[in-house]
Amino acid sequence: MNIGDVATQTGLPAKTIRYYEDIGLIKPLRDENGYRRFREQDVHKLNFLGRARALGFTIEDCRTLLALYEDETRASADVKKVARAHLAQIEAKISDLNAMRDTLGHLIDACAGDDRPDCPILQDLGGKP
Amino acid sequence: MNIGDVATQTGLPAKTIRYYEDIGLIKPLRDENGYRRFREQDVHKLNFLGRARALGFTIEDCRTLLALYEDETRASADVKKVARAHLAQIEAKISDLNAMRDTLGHLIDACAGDDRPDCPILQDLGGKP
DNA sequence: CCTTGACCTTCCCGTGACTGGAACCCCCAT
DNA sequence: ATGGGGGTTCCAGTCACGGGAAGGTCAAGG
Repeated sequence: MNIGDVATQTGLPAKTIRYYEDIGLIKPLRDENGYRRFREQDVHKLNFLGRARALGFTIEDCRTLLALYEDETRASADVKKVARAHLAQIEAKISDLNAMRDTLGHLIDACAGDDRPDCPILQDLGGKP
Repeated sequence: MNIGDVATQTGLPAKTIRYYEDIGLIKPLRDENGYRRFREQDVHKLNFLGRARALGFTIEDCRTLLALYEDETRASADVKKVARAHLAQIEAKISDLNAMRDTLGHLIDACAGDDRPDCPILQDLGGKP
């Protein structure tokens, strides 16, 4: 399989697939003409990576998870640890964003949104006291 | 005031302040020795920027908001529009993150986290069916 | 007077995870 | 032979800074 087919199958852009090879996540073979040739295992790995990335894992986490995935002697505790650390990051970010949403929501509600210049949003940003 | 004092007062790193000058958000004066000299208005702008950034506005949004802030003839509707667009982005991101948190949370709950290799997290990433 | 140390300056590189584009090669159909 | 649709590499840009080098400036202490 060439990169275009793999891109279609996995839903990943060809650029991304090349990037994943660059950083050593996958190692497709090469045809005589220099084209990448992907085996089933490569496609499988790429699907794995796509799902892990969709869950927000960093590339380095993906590298770790992939290594665990291929290690038959892994302990599930190691996987869980990575996942829990990532979950904590997600929750931290959610809580940051919730705070922003609340503040911004209140300011927006308080703003008339008409053609006059008075604006509680700008007043707040300007340090209103 | 020199940059260090301004950094202390505003809570922004000196690097960030220089960056904001680079991209034209502020225009401090210069002393004969080449040092930046910050007026009250510069400090005020920096505080404005710090608060806007803390609410997650992009630098370009900040530029727009600052321009509106300084425009006495603005319409609050323009401010509200920028804020609402940003709020929508925040809410979209929150909803993405919530989805990730839910999925990841379920997987983590299902994972024994012991020294055995069986792991629902990896099974899911591997395309478990 | 000299030195020390805390400032300040500019400049360049690196971050994460790609994306866009240029310049070029390869293969098949018309 | 030509056109189009693959593929390849490499370079630059994204966003909002942060780290660090190399060097100028200033006030205080020996």
